[in-house]
Amino acid sequence: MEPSQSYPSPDMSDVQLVDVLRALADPIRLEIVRHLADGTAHPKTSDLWPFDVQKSTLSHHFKTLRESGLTRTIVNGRQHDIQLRKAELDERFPGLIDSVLRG
Amino acid sequence: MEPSQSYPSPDMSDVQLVDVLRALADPIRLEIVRHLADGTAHPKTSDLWPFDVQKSTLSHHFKTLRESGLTRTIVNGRQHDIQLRKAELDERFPGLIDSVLRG
DNA sequence: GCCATTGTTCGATTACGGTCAAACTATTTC
DNA sequence: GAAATAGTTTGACCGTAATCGAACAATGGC
Repeated sequence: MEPSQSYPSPDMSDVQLVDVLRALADPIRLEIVRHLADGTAHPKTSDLWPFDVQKSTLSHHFKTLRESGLTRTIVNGRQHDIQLRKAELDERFPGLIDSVLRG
Repeated sequence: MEPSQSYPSPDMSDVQLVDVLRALADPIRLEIVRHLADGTAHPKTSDLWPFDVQKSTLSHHFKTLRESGLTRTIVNGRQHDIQLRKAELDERFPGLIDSVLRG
C-alpha cells in the first residue's frame, strides 16, 4: 500500500499568517493545537478529546486546522491521526507556535 | 488638564490569548498592528491608512484592537493616537508579537 | 459663537463560522 | 457479506462580526 498521504495540506509557502491566526483564534482549535504540542500524532477519535461537542463539529475543526496549514492528517486504516506541522511552521513563522504553546 | 487616559484598555493580566489571536485574525487589523510595529503612536485619521473602508469601519477595528488588549488610545485634543502595547504584550505573551510582526 | 476637523456611535445589512443531527463513506472484524 | 467502528459531509440554524451611511460628539481655529 501507498504511504497514505490523503487529505491535502497546503504547501507551507502558500500559507498566509492571517489564515493561521484565524485558525488559532478559536478556543477549541487552540486547545487542540496545544494537545499536539508534543509533536506526536493523535487520533481524531472524539472520545479522546475533552470537548463537549459532537464529532461532526470536531471534524470541522480538524478540517479547519489542516486547511490552514497548521496540521497534517495521517490515515491509518480507519483511524485518522492529526499532527502539528511544527518544523515547517517554525521555519515559516519563527517563534509563533512556541509563543502560542507557551501562552 | 489631566494626561488624558480616556478609552479604557484591559489590564494585561486579564487579556486572554485567544482574544488577542481573534483580534489579529483579520487582514485590516493585522496590517494596522504591523504599521504600529515601530512602537510610536499613530493618529487614527483614516486618510493616513491605506485601507479602502469607511472611517466608521476603521473606528470599529481600532476599538476591537484596543478592547483585545493589543493597543492603547492616547487622546490629544481632537486627534486620537493609537499605540501598540508592545512591552506589556512581550511580557504576557513572549515572542508572539515579534513573530507576528516578522511573518 | 460658528464652522471645520476628527473620530465615535447607531441601525441596518450581509457574510461568515460554529454547532447539531442525520446521512453517508471507508475500513476492520467476525 | 453483515455488523461495528472511525470519521466525513451535508443542510439547517443561529449568533457574531464586518461593513456602510448617517447622525452625533468633541475639539480647535477663526
